[in-house]
Amino acid sequence: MPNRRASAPRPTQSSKDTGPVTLSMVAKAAGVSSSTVSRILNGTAAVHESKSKAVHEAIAKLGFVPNPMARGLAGGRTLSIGVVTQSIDSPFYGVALRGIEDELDRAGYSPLFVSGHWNASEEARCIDMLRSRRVDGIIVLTGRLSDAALKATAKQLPVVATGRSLKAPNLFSLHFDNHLGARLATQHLISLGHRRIAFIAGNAEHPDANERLKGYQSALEEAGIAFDPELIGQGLFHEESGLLATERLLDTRRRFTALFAANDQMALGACLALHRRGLLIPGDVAVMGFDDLSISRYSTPPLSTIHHPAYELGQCAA
Amino acid sequence: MPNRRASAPRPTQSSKDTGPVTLSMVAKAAGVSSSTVSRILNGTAAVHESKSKAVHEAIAKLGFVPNPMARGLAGGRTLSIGVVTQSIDSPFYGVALRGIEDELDRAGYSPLFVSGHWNASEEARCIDMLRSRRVDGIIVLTGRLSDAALKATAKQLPVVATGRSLKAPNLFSLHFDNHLGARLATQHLISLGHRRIAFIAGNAEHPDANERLKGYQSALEEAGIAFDPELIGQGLFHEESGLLATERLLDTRRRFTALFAANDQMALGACLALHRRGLLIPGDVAVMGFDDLSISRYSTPPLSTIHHPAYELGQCAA
DNA sequence: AAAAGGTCTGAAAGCGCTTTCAAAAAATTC
DNA sequence: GAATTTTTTGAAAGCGCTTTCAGACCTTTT
Repeated sequence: MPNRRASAPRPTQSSKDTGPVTLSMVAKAAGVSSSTVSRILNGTAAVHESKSKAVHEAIAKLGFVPNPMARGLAGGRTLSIGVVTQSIDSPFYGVALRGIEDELDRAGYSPLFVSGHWNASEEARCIDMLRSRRVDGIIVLTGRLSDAALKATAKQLPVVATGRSLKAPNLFSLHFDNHLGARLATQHLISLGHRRIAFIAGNAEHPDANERLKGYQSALEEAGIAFDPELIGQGLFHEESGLLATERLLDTRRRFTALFAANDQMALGACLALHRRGLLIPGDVAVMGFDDLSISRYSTPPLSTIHHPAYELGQCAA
Repeated sequence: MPNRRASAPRPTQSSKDTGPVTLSMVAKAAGVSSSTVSRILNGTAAVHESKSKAVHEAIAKLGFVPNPMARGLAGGRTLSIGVVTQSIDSPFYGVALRGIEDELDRAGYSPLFVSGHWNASEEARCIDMLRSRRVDGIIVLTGRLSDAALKATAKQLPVVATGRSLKAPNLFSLHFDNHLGARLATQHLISLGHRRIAFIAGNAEHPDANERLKGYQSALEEAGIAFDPELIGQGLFHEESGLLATERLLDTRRRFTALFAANDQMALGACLALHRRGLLIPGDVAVMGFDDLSISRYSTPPLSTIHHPAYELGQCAA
């Protein structure tokens, strides 16, 4: 069998077939060499005006679209950048992803999303995969990968990481001030007169979670309120965990008039738990979340929350 | 400048460098030709046991990972399949995306997500892009693209489309019975004794939206309840639109004791609208949604909803 | 007017892999 | 044991593009 794609001799058929228009066809049509077309495409070298025009016309007429694979193979860039997210369907990362996508699109790049599922080795696998696909750069959304591993990757490719603040050549990191956010949220509750404020923490291994807990503690301290470990519930950043943590908290019979969850998803779970116990929000217990997911604005009652500029973060990363 | 990648002569350095291990290096290490290695990799032809073993060892030792670009270029498959979604951060599609990702991963494929933003021409652009990246297949999640365009694409690539039911060679379509779902939801409300049931429809151009409306009407008809156009609110499938539609409905002073929204997001918006007017759910107005998003289970009170097997749909599509 | 320096341009050599083609080796057959 | 057929195998030709290299064509210098 002849080469699969070469089997149908293209040269004769012309219009309608959007697919396999190659650079050399353009070259022939414009009466120049393929090198020249390539040079025009990439602006690699000066080309005479007249040829340039002819080539552009040929490109338009034939509807030529460069093949990214060939481009990548030939040693150039692939115009694609890898994005390591944790879960493609997380409401929080979703927003960031959209930010990345929009911004990348504007620059003519296309994103390659892969999910690490909060698992360092899986993230490493993802990065290898992205590398093998010759992406031009990688964006890592938080995750569990060690800083060292990230730095190693940065030696070969530009890397942008969120949720960390580390400096290395070729590595940019974007960090949201979780500590401050949590402190503000707590201060807000305190200013409302609350003194007994429960906190639902996120996964202990998650840096963001710890920073938010610290922020909560700082605010209490500043206000001269003693920190009570009994008022801390352990969650895992998702709704179910928020619900369970709240129920456990309620079971301890430790009273609290306000509850601050380390993210909106857990806050939503907490609301449901309170509701089940017949507690009114914010009458009996005030609830605050963190991240400002759009759904939080539509919960009943709307959740107070700290805005996390995920979309902008995504844009910026891109 | 010499070729960017060739500039650092690899042969001498060995271990640590995970990157550029090529097929020919493996061939050399195993003492066979590159064709043989390729054959083993793809199982394209029978190879002698001994060589096969030597090659596998070499692959393991060198940590060789085939370069998908080269593979793609050389005319083979790329082991990647394109997924045209509408909005990367939609809670509903997010779940489907995860289903696709998981399933594809199991088969060794990787997904390439692109967003069409509910715009036919943008979807077309996405498909072109995916084609230029030589994906082995395309999954289109609903969207606005014409069936004809999809069929045309199917001529060149296997296509799986959801939310439509059309038959064509090389085109598989997965359809969820929206009509039935909506009928069931409405019947449920009727069985609860409701007679005046408001409905918040989705975008009129969206096929799913119409089917759900029809399902609602069927159920009413079966129950001998007259259809009242005044009880229909127009939404756009997102929270805000559900909220506005509900407010408009309430403003008409047309009484209703139950409300059925064409999707969960709008139902959530509706809940907030009712809440603002001091109406109790489900005391004053019972609310039903559609899709069974996980957040709906954590709203207060939890939304009654019709389960839409998005994850499974994604898996199946993959 | 000849030599030197620029500016363009095309031919050709890859990038890493698949696939054909035909030769080499091994297994059958008569 | 020679003639066939059947495996296995390697060499070589691409896939579509980038990039080097050197030749062609103009300008500038002495």
